[in-house]
Amino acid sequence: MPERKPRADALRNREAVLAAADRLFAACERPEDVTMADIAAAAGVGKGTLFRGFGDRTGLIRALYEARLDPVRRAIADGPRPLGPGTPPAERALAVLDAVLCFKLDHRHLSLALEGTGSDSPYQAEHYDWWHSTLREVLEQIPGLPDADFAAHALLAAVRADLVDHLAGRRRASRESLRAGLAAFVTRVVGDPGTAP
Amino acid sequence: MPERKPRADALRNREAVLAAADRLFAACERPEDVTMADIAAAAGVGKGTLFRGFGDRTGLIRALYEARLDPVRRAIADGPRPLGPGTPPAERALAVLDAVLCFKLDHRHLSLALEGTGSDSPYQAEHYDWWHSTLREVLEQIPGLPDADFAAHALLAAVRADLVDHLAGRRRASRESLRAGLAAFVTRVVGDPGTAP
DNA sequence: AACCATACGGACCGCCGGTCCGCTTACGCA
DNA sequence: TGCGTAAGCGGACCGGCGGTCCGTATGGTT
Repeated sequence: MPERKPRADALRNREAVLAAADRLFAACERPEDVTMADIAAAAGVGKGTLFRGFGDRTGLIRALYEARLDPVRRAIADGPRPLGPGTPPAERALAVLDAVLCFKLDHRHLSLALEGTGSDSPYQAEHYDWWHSTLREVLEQIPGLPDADFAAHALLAAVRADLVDHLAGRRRASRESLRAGLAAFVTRVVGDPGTAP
Repeated sequence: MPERKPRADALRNREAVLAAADRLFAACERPEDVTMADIAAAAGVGKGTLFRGFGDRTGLIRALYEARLDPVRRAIADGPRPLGPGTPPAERALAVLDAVLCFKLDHRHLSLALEGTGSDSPYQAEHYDWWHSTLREVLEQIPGLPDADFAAHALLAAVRADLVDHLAGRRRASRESLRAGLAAFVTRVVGDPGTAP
């Protein structure tokens, strides 16, 4: 059982790095012009520390992203209505996608950094599988919806970071108009939650 | 009217570069390990020629992509049924998205290269605007479909290159199963083209 | 043939992700 | 509290890439 506990300074540095990266990504215009050296400098550590702690650039971004996203995931896995289980499927699908949209609006640059990593990235991060299968299971409970697997992929694609960024940033769509547009679209697919199932 | 015609060797080289790039992207595993130097070498020209002719990496990929995609665009802009105008909207929306899906299946690596360019890329290439407004206009003719603007974005997102690549490549979905899944999903949104409007 | 604008090509540059290794420091133990 | 040691640190360094530059070659024109 080689479960050695890390040294205190290592832990402190890890937090400092995550905090610095968060700050820099939030402040920058395009995620690729915050470099690893920038993050190291802002955190007051050496570059070696970054790479030892996170492996590579992708690892760092992914760690940061998942840390920030964790509350949402928990709320979906076992939280109260409308996100948690025990919610009627159409309503829950809508709530989940709305939550993802809001998260990406609130963490635009970070999400952009993650999904813009490598070339075919978002789909090979293991967390995507979680989102996909979670949503698929919800959709499967909706009678008459064919091919829940593909539908889950397609609906998740509608809230991808770069699309959200394009609409909210470049095209200046308001948060509420985006949420309304998404809600209308999702409703079209899953049926109206207001109507009795 | 400064419309000077280019030299003959310049034209030959331009074609050689496009052909070489096409070949290399089709053969490679991940688009980012085709370098500009590789393309220049394969085309038998110097790197300077590449950058003079296309500006930068994105410009080259974009030129290649648009050249290959042009037939599809023409067929949509003024072709016969079911792609061209004069097709009932629900049927046409389905046909357009199916055509895009097939194109991306047939040019996986090239599409991946284009959409993986920069970080928030596909939405700032001017050709995206064409696709979006074309599809939006079709959707607007479907009665009862709210927010055609957002719906057009969302439907286009369902056929993004990296998603298609993920499903067809990593997850080994067959061409026909993908087309069926997309058709079912689109039908859910636009209504069944088989039913009278 | 002679002239020149156009285009060629590859040496060169700056930057960035990632590595390496000599030095520092926190921690367990007595 | 002092000591030995391994875990951790950090920044000089590296390889490779996109992009530039400029001396040279070449197709077009008269």
